[in-house]
Amino acid sequence: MTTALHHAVAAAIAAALPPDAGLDADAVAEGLARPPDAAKGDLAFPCFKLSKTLRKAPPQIAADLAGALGGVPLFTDVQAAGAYVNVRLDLGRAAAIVLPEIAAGSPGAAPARTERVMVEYSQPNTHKAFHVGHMRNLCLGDALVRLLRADGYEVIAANYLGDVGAHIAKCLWWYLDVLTPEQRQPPATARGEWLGELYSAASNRLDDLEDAAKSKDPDAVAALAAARARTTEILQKLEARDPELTRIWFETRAWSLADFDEIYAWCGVVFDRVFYESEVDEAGLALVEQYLAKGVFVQSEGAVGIVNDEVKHMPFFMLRKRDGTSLYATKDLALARLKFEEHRIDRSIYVVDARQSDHFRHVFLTLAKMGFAQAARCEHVPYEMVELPSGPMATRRGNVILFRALRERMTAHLLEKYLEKYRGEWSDAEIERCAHTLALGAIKYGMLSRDVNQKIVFDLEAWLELEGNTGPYLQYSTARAGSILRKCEEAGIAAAAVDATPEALTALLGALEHPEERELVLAIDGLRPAAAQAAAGLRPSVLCAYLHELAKSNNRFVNAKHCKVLQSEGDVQRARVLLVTAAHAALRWGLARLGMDAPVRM
RNA sequence: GCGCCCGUAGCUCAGUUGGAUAGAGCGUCGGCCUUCUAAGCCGAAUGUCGCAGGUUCGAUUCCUGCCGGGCGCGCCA
Repeated sequence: MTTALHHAVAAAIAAALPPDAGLDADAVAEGLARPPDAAKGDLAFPCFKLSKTLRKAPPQIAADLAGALGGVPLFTDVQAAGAYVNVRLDLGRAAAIVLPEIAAGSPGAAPARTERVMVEYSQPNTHKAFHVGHMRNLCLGDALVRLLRADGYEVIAANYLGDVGAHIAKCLWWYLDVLTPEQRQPPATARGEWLGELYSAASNRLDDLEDAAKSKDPDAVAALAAARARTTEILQKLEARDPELTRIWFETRAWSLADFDEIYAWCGVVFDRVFYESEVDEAGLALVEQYLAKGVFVQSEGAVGIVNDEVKHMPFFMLRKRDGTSLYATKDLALARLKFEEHRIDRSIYVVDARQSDHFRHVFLTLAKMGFAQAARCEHVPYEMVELPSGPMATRRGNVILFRALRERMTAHLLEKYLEKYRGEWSDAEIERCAHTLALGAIKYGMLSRDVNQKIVFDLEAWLELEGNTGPYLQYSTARAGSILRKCEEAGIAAAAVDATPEALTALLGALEHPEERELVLAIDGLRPAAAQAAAGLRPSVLCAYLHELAKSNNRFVNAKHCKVLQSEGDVQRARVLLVTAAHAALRWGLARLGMDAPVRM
């Protein structure tokens, strides 16, 4: 991914290279880098790779090249330094290339693509609580959807709800057998969370009974057997679509779905298609039957599976239990087929934590052996877990922060520490909206800024500090730039016209001269490449790191006493307004790819 | 035991086609609010890049073997 600026620089360098160098402008552009120290120049071209074709030492090539670049208008200075050629850009010309596009709202054109991609993420279980651990997946999947769309793909955002299985049976066991009819009345709000408490209670009770039964306590052994018999009965009735249990299942499931809808709305996440496990379990078993008959799947100890020798440490992949019921894996096969057939997708992405890497390797190998060509374009995006300072999240130990508590504690803290001072000056609605935007930004950036293969320790207190490399820092930087633009508008100060001729724009932007202005122009130029790299690698953290750099450049410019916009005049002022417009747009565009917004003021 | 991931400043982490003196945030110390929001800006200090080999003109980056930590390993999801 190269930018218009890099291409212009590379074209000049390529033209100055000896004909036998064998590098065209695109190849040169790929090699361009930032010098380690801004004092050396704006861009650097390393000459190591030319030493073979030119049969000269890299420093000699660099010296020759620097000499040949004397008359290029885009460069105000060219220096050979060891194997590198460092160029200083004419800031007016560079800014005229970089700023207009992004100031107009888009950081260059996305690649033209025809592929249709599905990103499956979130996948919460109904009848269970939604907590901070689920937020990493949600933030990651949503950011990938946005990044891939920005990178030219047609993307279908898909959710896959776990609405069948043992956890439902445990929850309904508690609901039906343990709760009294009066207790069975759900609260007015957060009914899904309430169901989660029931599930949790049931799960804890079963664990306790299991522990007690190990010590051969006859009462415990009997109680455990009874509880297991009952949950099994519920599960079997559910699978047999028993009318009464199905009605209860449907009613309670709706409570969880209502909670999820509220969570997604608060997070600004929209799904194009929601799959349910309940719509693929039967189809999965039918597939197992079909491919068992074909000899692709085999029987083993009464169960059915497939032998994938490619996975040496665990070749057998079970697809049907001995009792004939389905597994997660069974449903994944039917779900994959549904995705292929219903949406004609070319590429299928699964955002699921890293513990399931082996599982998805098996799923994709199995799909390939079943004859699905799309299996080659199925990708698992693994990520590491979220923990709390007190250790891994465990419902049983009460070591968990539920979504609602997370939201309430963050907004309350933001109001108390930062926003209450605006009470009266701003409307209550704006203060509330601002708290929402900042809390969401803090969570999303926190979940996305770390590489997917790093564990995250979610320390609510630390995340609420909102200092340093955080979402609110980026939002603050954006709000500062926006504030300048607002004041310019109020004062009737206009930016340099982005549709002026390149010559006029170059001349006007030549008024930019300070290091802070130069640094900001160069930083803005990095937006599209950073977004493209994040999309290509399915790694939003790449864009996070870039945006943090951009925000720092923006803050240095805004903070510099000699770069004030309102105190300047004439061409300098018009050039600076365009620069701020572009920086503001770049920050907003980048944040939007992460699913983040910035408040107008904060 | 086998497989995957991690190991870089006191702490948390960037550093992906191998390239200049290894960077950032937090914390510590010291500056900057009569000039566009101090949730900010500037400066200082801090490294056997887990260890040992190998490939290379050049390795934090690639390969091999160790050490330390996390996770996974047929009837859960």
